[in-house]
Amino acid sequence: MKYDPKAIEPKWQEKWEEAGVFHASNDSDKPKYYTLVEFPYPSGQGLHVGHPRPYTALDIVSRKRRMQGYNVLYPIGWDAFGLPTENYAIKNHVHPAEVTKQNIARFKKQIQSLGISFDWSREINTTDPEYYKWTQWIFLQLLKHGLAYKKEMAVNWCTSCKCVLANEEVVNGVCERCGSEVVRKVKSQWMLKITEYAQRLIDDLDQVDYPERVKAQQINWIGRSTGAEVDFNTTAGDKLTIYTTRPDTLYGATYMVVSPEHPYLEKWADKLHNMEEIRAYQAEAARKSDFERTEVVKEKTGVRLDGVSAINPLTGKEIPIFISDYVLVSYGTGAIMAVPAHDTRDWEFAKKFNLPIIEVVKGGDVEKEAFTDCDTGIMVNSGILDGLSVEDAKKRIVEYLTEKGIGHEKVNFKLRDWVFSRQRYWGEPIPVVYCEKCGWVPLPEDQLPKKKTNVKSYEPTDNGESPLAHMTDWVNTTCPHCGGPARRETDTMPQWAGSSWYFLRYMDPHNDKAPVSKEALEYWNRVDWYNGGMEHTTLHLLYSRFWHKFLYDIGVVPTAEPYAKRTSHGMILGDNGEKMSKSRGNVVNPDDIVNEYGADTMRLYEMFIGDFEKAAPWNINSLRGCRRFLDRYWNLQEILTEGGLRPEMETVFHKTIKKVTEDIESLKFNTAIAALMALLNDIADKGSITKEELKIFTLLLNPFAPHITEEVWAANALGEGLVSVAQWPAYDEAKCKDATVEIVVQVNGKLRARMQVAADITKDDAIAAAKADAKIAAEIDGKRIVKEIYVPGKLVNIVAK
RNA sequence: GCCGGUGUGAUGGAAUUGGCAGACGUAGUGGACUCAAAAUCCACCGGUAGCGAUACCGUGCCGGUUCGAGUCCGGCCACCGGCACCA
Repeated sequence: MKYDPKAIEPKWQEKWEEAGVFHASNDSDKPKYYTLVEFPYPSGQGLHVGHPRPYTALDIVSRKRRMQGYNVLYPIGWDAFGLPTENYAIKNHVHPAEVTKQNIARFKKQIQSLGISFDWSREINTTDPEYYKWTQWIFLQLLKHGLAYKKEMAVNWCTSCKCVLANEEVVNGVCERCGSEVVRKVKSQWMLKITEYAQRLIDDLDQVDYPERVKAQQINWIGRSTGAEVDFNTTAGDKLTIYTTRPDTLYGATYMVVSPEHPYLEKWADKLHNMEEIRAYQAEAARKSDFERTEVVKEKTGVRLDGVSAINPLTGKEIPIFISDYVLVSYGTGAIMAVPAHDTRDWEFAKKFNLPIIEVVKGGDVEKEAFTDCDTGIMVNSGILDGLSVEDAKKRIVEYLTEKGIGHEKVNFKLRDWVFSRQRYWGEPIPVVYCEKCGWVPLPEDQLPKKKTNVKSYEPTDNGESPLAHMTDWVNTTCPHCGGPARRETDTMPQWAGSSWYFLRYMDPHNDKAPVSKEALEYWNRVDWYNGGMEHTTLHLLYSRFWHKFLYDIGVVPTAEPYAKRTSHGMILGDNGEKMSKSRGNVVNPDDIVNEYGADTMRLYEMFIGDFEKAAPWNINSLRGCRRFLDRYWNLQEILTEGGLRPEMETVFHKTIKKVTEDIESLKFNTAIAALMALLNDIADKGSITKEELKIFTLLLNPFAPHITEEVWAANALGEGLVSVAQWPAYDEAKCKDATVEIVVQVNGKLRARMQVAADITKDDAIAAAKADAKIAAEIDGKRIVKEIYVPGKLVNIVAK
C-alpha cells in the first residue's frame, strides 16, 4: 500500500478530537505545562505559510511533553477585532461580526487540517461579548486605580485609517498597519499610564527567559536615562527647569532652548518683543508631522526670544533662550541647557546662530566638532569641577546642585503613556459615559459587556469621531451616578487590548463570574513557553506585560510576569528570498501544500527549513525531500520483522532518542529531523527493521508527523491506543557511547591519520597506538617530541620539532 | 549615531561550545532498472595539483592567543533587524 496522506490525515484528526486527547485538565496530578503561540488575526486572506511555523514548533514541544507525562495546555483563539475586517465590512455592506465569523471558520478549518494539537474546547474570540466583557472590566480596574485618564493632547493620526495611533504603532513616521502618512492632531484621548511601570518593565526582565534581542529592544524602547533637573533663573523673574544627562557640563551652557509648545511662551507673551515671529514658528512646527520634525539630516531652525533670557546658575552669566523644534515637549521638561562644545545638536545650532562655544571637557577640538566622548576627558573652565574626570564631575555637581537647592538627580524614560482610544467601530467600547454634572463616569460592572449597537454605516469620519457617535439612541443615556442625561464614550479600544490578557482566559475560558478563577490561576500559574513574532516586542509583548503587572498589583494574578520563557520564530520568505506578498507573486498557500503533499510533509518541512529563529526562503524541492523521507519511513513496513532492539542498533537508537529529546527543547527541530533521517539511512542499509525499532522510531517521529505515525502505529500494532498519547522513549546515557571510536591523529596540529580504538582506551595506550602507525612514525622520525595531547574519544596530537 | 544579530560548498544549513569543517536535505554528475520517461535504488559531489595513495589551500578581511581557532581576543568590512534631534 502506498503512503496517501489524504486518506489518513482527516481520519486521525477526527479521532483525536473525538477522544479529546489534547484537552487540558484543570485538575490533574501530572505536572502542568503551558505552551502558547500568538493567536492569529483571522484576516480575509486565510492562513499564510508563515502561520504554521510557530504553531508546529510549539505543537512538537506540546506533543512531546504530553508523551512525557505532562498535563499540557496548548490553546488557540482569535484576535478578531481590527481594521481590515471593518474596512471589508464597509466596502461590502456586511456586519463586521459576520465577516469575522466567516474568517474564523476558514482559519479554523485550515489550522485543523495541519493536525496541531490545540485544545479546541478552550477556543476564545476577543470579539465575543462574553470575552470582551472582561477586557472592559480590566479597563474599569485601570480607571479605578488612576491608571486610565482622559487627556487633550497632540496625537498620531493616521490619515488613511482616520484613527489615532499609539506611539508603538507609528513606524518610520507612517502607520504600522497601512503605511499611510501620520500627522499630529490635538484630540481628547483615553490614556493608560504604562510609564508608571517603566522601571519594573525593565527590572523584571531579569526574572524571565527571553532572547537577548527581545530584552534589548524593550529596554531600548523604554529608554531609561539618568541625569539631573536644574533650575535656571530668568530675567522674567521665574525659574526655567531643564533636564540634562550631562550636568557636569553646566559651566559650558551658553544658551537655552525650549520646545515650541513650552507653556512658558504664553506666560512670557507680554514680555516678548518678537511674539509674532515666535507664533509663526510655533504654527510651522505644529503643522509638521512627527516624521518631518525628526528628520536627522535636517538643518537646525529656531527663533531667539527677544525680551527674556536666563542666568547660568554657576557662571552667573546671562544667556539667551531660543525656541527650536529639536527640543521635544514630550521628553524631560521640554527645555534644555545647550552646551555646544559637548553636544552635536547644540554645536550645529550654535554654529548656525553664532553662539559662543565654551570647552569644559578637555580632549577634543570644539571648534571643529562637538566633543561628546565622556569616558576620557578632564574638566576645564568649570570652577569647582576643574581637574575632575567626567564621571567624578557628574557626582560632584549633583551634590552641589542639591546642596544649593537648584537641582537634583533625575531619571527619565523615553516611554510614553499608551494612547488607548480608537475612533472606530470594530473594537471594544470603552465602558464610560460623560455626564455634564459628574464628568467621566465608569459603567457599573454589572452593566458589562457594553455591547455595540448595529450601525448603518461603519464609515469613519474625517472629523475624527467614531462611527458610533452618530447613533444617538446608543450614545444618549443616563448617568449611572446622578441619573441625569449623559453621553456614552464612542471611541473604542485598540486591537492590543484583547490580546493583553487572553492567555489568562485560556486557563478558564467559560467563566462568567471573573476573567479567570483563582483556582485556575493557582494551577496554571503563568505561561511556561510563549512563542511569537519579533514585530510584537514593543507592542503586544510590552502591553501585556504592563497589564499583567497591574493585575498582579491588584491581586488578580499570582505572578508579576506573564511569560516564563519567550522565543521568536523567523519569517518564511518567498522562493526568491523576498518577503512573501501578493504584489511580488511569491505567495505559497498552505492549503495547496497540504493537498498535494500532506500536512505531515508541510509540518516536517517547515521545521527542517533551517534555524527556527531565523528567516528562511521557501524551497519546493526541499519540501519534496521531506515527503521522500516520509515515504521511506512508510516503506519500512515492508521490511518489518518481529523482534526487539538489536544489539548492533542499540547505540544509534539511544543516541537518536537523546538527540531528538534534547533538540526539541532547544528549538533545534532541524537537527532533530536530520538525526531521524540519518537513523533511517542506517536502517535502510541494514535492510530490515524490528518491531521494537519501528516502535521507537514512530514515537520519535510522532510530534513532527503525527498522522502518518498514528497510521503506522495502528496498522502494525506497535502499542496500545494512540501513539499521540503513548509514552516518550527513554534513553540510557551509558548506551549512547560506542564501544570503539575513531580518533584522529595529528602531528603539530595537522591531521595525519585515523585509527579505531576502544572508547575507554587510556592516554598512554592511545599515544602508543598513534606512534605505532607507520605514517605517524615517519612524520616524527628524527624529531624531538615536545608534547603529547590526548582528548578522550577524539584525538591524539603529537607536537614534534 | 546607539543597541542587537549575521557572515561556512552551487544551495538551505550542520559542527556535542577550543579538537576530523561541510552532518542532514536540495541541486548537479555518473550508473542500475525501463522500449523510453517518471519514480526508486547505488556511487560521486569545497578548491588546486596528481593516474594514484597523497600534498597544499579553504568558514567575510587583517592580526593575536593556543599543541590545535568556524568557535576565544584585538582591529576592520559587508549585510539584516530595532531605536533615533530623547538633551
